[in-house]
Amino acid sequence: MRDNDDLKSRAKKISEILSKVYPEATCSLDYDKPLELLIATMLAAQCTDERVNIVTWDLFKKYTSVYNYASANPEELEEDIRPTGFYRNKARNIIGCCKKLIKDFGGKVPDNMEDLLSLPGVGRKTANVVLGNIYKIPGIIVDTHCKRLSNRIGLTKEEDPEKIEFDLMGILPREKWTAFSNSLVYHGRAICNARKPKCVQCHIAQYCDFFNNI
DNA sequence: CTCCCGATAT
DNA sequence: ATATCAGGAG
Repeated sequence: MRDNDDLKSRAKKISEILSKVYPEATCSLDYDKPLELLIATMLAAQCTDERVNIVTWDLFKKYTSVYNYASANPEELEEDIRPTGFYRNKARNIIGCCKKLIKDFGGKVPDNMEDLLSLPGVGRKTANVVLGNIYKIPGIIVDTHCKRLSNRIGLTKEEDPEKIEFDLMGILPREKWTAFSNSLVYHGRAICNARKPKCVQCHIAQYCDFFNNI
């Protein structure tokens, strides 16, 4: 059984290594304003960032404001975002989200967790992406990579994303949260992928329960 | 726990 | 042909 100080020192070492291996690690969604990151992240639910970027390249030229999305024809928006999957839910959520942004938030993307979570289609992952990247408010972004890697590395035993989020917050200094989340995504894509992790090439294999228990 | 869905790896 | 990728809502 590992105690909390042991977890913290391991987390610190892993975080240091990953920040050196992926110094450029940042959100890989394409955007140049808050609304675009919010929409892109909503589309990224169960979809790779790469595919989202293909769709948003055209989408962001066609819909340039909350008003465009709020008054969009649902069927047309569905077609515009179709390749990202779950397109009916996502189109409905985007329209509902932008209507609420206009109605309750002056058309601006909220800068706090509670308001972001009140938006349809926005959960903690999406909220933390927006908070971290737009408002520089640290948060652990628990996507599928964060979940898989933090379990493999042994930083948490939890499966529930919210519990993982709070577990990691408890063992990493606040100023590392966003960068650490982003580096996990990079490492998850490049080395520690779901199907066949390349443990031989892994810089943190020495700290990894998954690798050491194979 | 179930539903939502297209794309790619195997 | 099928398994897996990748979050949120009810």
